[in-house]
Amino acid sequence: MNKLELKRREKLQQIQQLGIDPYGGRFPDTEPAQAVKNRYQDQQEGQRARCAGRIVLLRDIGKLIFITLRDSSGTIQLGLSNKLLADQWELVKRLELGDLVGAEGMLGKTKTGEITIWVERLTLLGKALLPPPEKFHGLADVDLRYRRRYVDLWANPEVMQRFLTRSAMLSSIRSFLEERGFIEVETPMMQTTVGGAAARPFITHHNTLDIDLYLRIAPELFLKRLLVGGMEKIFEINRSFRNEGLSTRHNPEFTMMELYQAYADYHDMMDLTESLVDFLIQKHCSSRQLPFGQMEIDWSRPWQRRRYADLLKEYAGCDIEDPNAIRAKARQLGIDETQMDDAVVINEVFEATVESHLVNPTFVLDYPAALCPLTRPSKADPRYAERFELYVGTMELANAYTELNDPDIQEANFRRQLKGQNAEESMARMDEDFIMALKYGMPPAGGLGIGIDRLIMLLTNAVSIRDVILFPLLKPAPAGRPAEETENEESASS
RNA sequence: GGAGGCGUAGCUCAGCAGGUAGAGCAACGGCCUUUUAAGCCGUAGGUCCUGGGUUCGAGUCCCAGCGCCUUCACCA
Repeated sequence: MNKLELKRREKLQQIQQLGIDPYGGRFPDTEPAQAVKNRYQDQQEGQRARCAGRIVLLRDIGKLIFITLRDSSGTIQLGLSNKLLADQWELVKRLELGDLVGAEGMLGKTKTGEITIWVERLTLLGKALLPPPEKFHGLADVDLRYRRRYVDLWANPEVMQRFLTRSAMLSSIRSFLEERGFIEVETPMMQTTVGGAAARPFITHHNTLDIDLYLRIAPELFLKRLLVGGMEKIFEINRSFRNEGLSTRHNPEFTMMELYQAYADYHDMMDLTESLVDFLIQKHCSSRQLPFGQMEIDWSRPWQRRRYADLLKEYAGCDIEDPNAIRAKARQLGIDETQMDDAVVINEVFEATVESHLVNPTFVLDYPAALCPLTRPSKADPRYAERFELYVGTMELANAYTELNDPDIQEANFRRQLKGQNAEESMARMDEDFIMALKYGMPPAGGLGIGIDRLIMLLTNAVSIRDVILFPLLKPAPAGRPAEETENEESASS
């Protein structure tokens, strides 16, 4: 336990000796700090206020103490004078940065015009035993910010703001979809077979049944079963899990919004995606021109719709129907294409040459059918699948299909493995029950998945996915670093 | 896994021509009833990530390891 904590524990004891519970209790009828400031009007008598929050600044002038109190809405100044609080002065003098307090009193302004609650009654609601980070710079150590997000959130208001925006956007997504007749459903996160995406799953074990289960990599195959069941417009805001590397754009658990609409196709999904995102921008962003790291993204509608083959031609310089040219390009890019199917090579070349150019929102459409085992092939040219991916800021943001509803083709696709993709990397994994569901008849449908974390990144200018996930996955804290936590664990278990 | 950067007080950061460690905030003692990152006087605080090496002497140079960030690989 460090020295600063010991000092604070001394104060804790002193406060307890005054007969005060340092951890407070119910403190009803408070008002957000920001609301108090907004409603305050000069020259009106008798205005009172009651707030609760954390002490983030404290200026002790002797018989007068000014406190900046922060709650989730903002900050407000408390004025504590030893005249008004004579009977509580022993407590007041022991307040320190980080403590949680409730306060009630008359509203007024100081000489300098700061709206201030002149406190008549102060309640300690939670003693802070650990010192807060530096008051001006906040918490800057990236590792500590993620590990102790609970500190990051109140020490760095812009962090709080970003997560509030995330919540507001999630809420807007729901209302947008519900207004259009979509209903929200929940499907299993623990699955006996995985499917719907190409990724390695996490494996866990159910003791009573004595079977291994997989954490879902996508909800797709269950949501389509609901189409068979007669639900026509559904969505799931889902946490999915992929046992892959971590990066600024990948967290092993991430949030996706998947939706399905019966009797629609991927063109409907494009329109829906564009409307939904534009709705969010109008509601939550200042402009349709938004910075993202070094980039400037123009979200103005309509968004570009480009064929996969055309982009490949433009940026890789080769014709999608000329396998030799594409293989030559692949070799030039340093890709070992000898053991790969044509479609896999095409995909490798596309990713290496095209993606980094897609800054403004761009629908990439009509993927090689071989890459899309869950997608309906185009009627006009079955070599291509009715699929699009939406790229923004060089990231894949959304993925959508006209869903394949022919059980025989689906079964054949599940059995076909492409060379150059091992079973783990493939979307084609047999799911007998899903085939059975299709045999009962699934309506033609459009399906869409949007990476919510990445969407929030783009709309709040966060270049790392860890900045939009409250508790991103981290290695366990190295032993010895947070000494106080090790001790807490010991005392908690005893 | 490869490459680059970083690791110094509770926090934010200085320190490099190699000579045994500094500031601000926080803390502690004092003064102060209108402060705004309050101010003033004073005090205390360090395994300079860890382990080796070079050197009379290492926070500083070298090697190895650990952790974090970025990037590449991987990953729709």
